[in-house]
Amino acid sequence: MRDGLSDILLEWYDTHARVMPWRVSPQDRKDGVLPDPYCVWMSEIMLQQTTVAAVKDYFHRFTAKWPTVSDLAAAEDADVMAEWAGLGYYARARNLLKCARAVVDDHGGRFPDTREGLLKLPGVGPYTAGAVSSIAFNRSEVVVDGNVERVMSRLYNVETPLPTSKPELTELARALTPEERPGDYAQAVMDLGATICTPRNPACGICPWREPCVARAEGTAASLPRKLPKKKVPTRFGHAYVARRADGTWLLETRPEKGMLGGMLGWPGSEWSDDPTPTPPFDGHWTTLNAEALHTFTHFHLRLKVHTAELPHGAEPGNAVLIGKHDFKPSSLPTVMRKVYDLAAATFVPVADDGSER
DNA sequence: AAAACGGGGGC
DNA sequence: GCCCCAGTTTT
Repeated sequence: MRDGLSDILLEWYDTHARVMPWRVSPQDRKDGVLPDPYCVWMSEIMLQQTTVAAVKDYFHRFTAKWPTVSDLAAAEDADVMAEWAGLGYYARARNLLKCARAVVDDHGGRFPDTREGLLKLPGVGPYTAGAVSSIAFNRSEVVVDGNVERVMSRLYNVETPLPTSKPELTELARALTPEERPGDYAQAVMDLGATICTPRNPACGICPWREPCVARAEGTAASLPRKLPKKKVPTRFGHAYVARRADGTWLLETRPEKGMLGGMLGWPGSEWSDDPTPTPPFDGHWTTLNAEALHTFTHFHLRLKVHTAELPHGAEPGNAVLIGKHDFKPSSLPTVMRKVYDLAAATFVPVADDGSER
């Protein structure tokens, strides 16, 4: 038996691998079983900037609704965006569809099996190309996500702050990537980072790499990786307009492809800025709520004033998306728009199934 | 090289 | 509540 660093980690992974819906167990992998590249790709796109816990239900819903890449390629854009609602970074969902259609149209419905081929696909960058090629196709490719950056910076006690240290960490990770079991190895390093070598309070005492780890010897593990200071986020303001017809139909709009929440359903509203101009979607009797919808994005806080009105028949603006009482699902809205809905909905009189107010 | 781009979880 | 976390694309 060899005892290189990667072998130590693989031995740990054999007994500690996390079970995930898109994964094949180390035992099954040794029997030659490989996961469905479509499922690996889907999970890796969802896992970008997102935790496993948040992804699980979305993964189940997507693969149940669209079991193959061909099914997804044939889906309606609006259905995919609605299903993605709440998961965030909506450009991922737009690229997910683009990518599925590229795989069907340009690759005969099969994912490219090399890093280079995968890198050409929409929404697939260095991390995802490495992950899919190694996990789904058992190719020895370096896989560097935030977990791997943290593990490498500690294992080798890299004190240069991120993102400056990224190339160095990638080289260190590449040097460790084995020819044997590269898919299990990639998942093992990420599992190590997610469960043992955590950002705070790393469990060095039970780490399979505790002996070779330089940061553990130096006592610097918890302080690594260093990061350049981040600037604090400004607050922006805006207005959202929630209107409902007497029969319970809601007035929404599809947001432009570019920009925040691109392609998602939302309430009509103003620009988000320091001092936005209120711009109701139609002239009517608007009521301004006392409460604001508060939401924080990556780079700014948002405070939305919520206005409500009854929507007269025939008053719909040109870009309106009208959704009937039974078809409207708050879960198909991005989170900030769902917060607006939660505030506004309480002020509307319930509508009976026959359309009469009660 | 830097900014844009969401949401969830830990403390 | 405040802080932290994390890939790809666009500028």
